[in-house]
Amino acid sequence: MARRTKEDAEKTRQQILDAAAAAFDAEGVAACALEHVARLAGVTRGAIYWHFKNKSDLLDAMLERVRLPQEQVMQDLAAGRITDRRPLDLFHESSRDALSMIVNDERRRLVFRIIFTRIDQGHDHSPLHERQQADRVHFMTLIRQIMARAATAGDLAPGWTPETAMRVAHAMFHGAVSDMLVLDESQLAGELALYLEAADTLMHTLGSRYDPSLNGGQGCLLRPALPVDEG
Amino acid sequence: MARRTKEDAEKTRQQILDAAAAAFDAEGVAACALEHVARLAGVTRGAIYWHFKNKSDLLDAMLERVRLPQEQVMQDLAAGRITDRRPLDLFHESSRDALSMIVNDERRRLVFRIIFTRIDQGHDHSPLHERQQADRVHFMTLIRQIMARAATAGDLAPGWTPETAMRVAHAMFHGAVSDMLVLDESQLAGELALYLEAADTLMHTLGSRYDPSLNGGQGCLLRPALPVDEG
DNA sequence: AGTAATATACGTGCATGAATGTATGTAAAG
DNA sequence: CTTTACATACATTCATGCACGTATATTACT
Repeated sequence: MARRTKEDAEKTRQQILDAAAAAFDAEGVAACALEHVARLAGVTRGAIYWHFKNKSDLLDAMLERVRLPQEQVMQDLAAGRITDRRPLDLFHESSRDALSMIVNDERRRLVFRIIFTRIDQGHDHSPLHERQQADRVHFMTLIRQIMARAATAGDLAPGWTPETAMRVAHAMFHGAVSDMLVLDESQLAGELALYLEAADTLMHTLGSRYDPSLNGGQGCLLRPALPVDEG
Repeated sequence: MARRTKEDAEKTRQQILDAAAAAFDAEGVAACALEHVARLAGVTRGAIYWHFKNKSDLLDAMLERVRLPQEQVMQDLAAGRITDRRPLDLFHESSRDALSMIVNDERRRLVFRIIFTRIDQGHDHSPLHERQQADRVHFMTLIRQIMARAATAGDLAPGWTPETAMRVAHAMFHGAVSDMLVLDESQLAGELALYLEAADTLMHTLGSRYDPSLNGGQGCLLRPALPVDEG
């Protein structure tokens, strides 16, 4: 066929990426032939090999499209560049936003599902695996720093350390995402609501204050201000 | 070569399963040729095709070998067949055991890593995907029932419901496992200790009692009896 | 107990198909 | 006229599944 204008070329590139997301999600990355991606995108494999070096390169390009905007907020928060909000509150809010975004944005949901369950992560030292690993460590470090700031401000409930709080928060987030990614669309809204409620309760618990003056000098935890159903 | 005795045949079958676990883990299930599995097991592909129908059948047999013994305990606990222990305590203990077992038992660790990160889970209605999905729902239901029993016994901290407690506990467990599975052996012991500590704190928090008589009639949470580092 | 018959537990070789990567064709944009 | 943005055609690789070979364990029979 004929040569297209540069805008057309960019459009086909995006079409290929969208088609790849759908095809990889449906068939699994390894099992999915580039022929299928091409057919879904309405082009031939020639087009794919023009825009991308190979399947791995195509996958990388796909992953790059779905960075979460909350990353920047977390980064600022951990670095102490935000002082007008309580760390735990802002972290809580960002987590909620990120969770909702992953679930509600079709494109992100597809790509995250591919990352979590449709990739066959080759050997331990594949570049993709290395990057995922680095991202994970980086993210955990960020949360740890945020929790440390909360602790310094006296906002971390007694019994918790920045390390343990980070572990629970990170595992909770990771677990919620990977749980929801395997559901079909009809269940998503309901499950998201339940996970958000659970996250709310957890964050509220982490942020509970301890008042040493109460309870006759022994001190006690202030009761959470959440709606409590007392059976 | 010659025909072996039945015991020999069973031994080669196990060797094939072990080799498959190692090979699938190293190369990824889809990318790993049965030829590699055979070579690792010291046999040829012929032996594999004798014992198993195909790669998928081999994979299924591999997964069947690593059922966790804690499943039964959880089942009994949820069904109310255990009354001499507090539900939360026993759940906590079982979770700790399961986590340790997954991390410390080489065979289980390999297989779980394959499940979590080395499988390309085909399309949504592949039998394997269906089973994982069913297992997940079943496990969450179990935990929900356990939490409900804890709540009935008055052991669930205020603010928490069986549903939210289940979500956090399950996500925490799932997250911890998938986090640790990607680490190399030298880091495992340390990370496990940190996750266990986090789980302890979480469980202790979930089990904190609320005493309405304290705090001048307003009530308050009893302070956790954990070692608290007060900065 | 000895022997023949048969099922078992593999190894070997091959046909098939499928996916990849590349080389080449081509028509319009620049 | 050259480069771009693809389509087409082809060679290569490679895993799968099956057919078939084969030597021994097991069993049935005498």
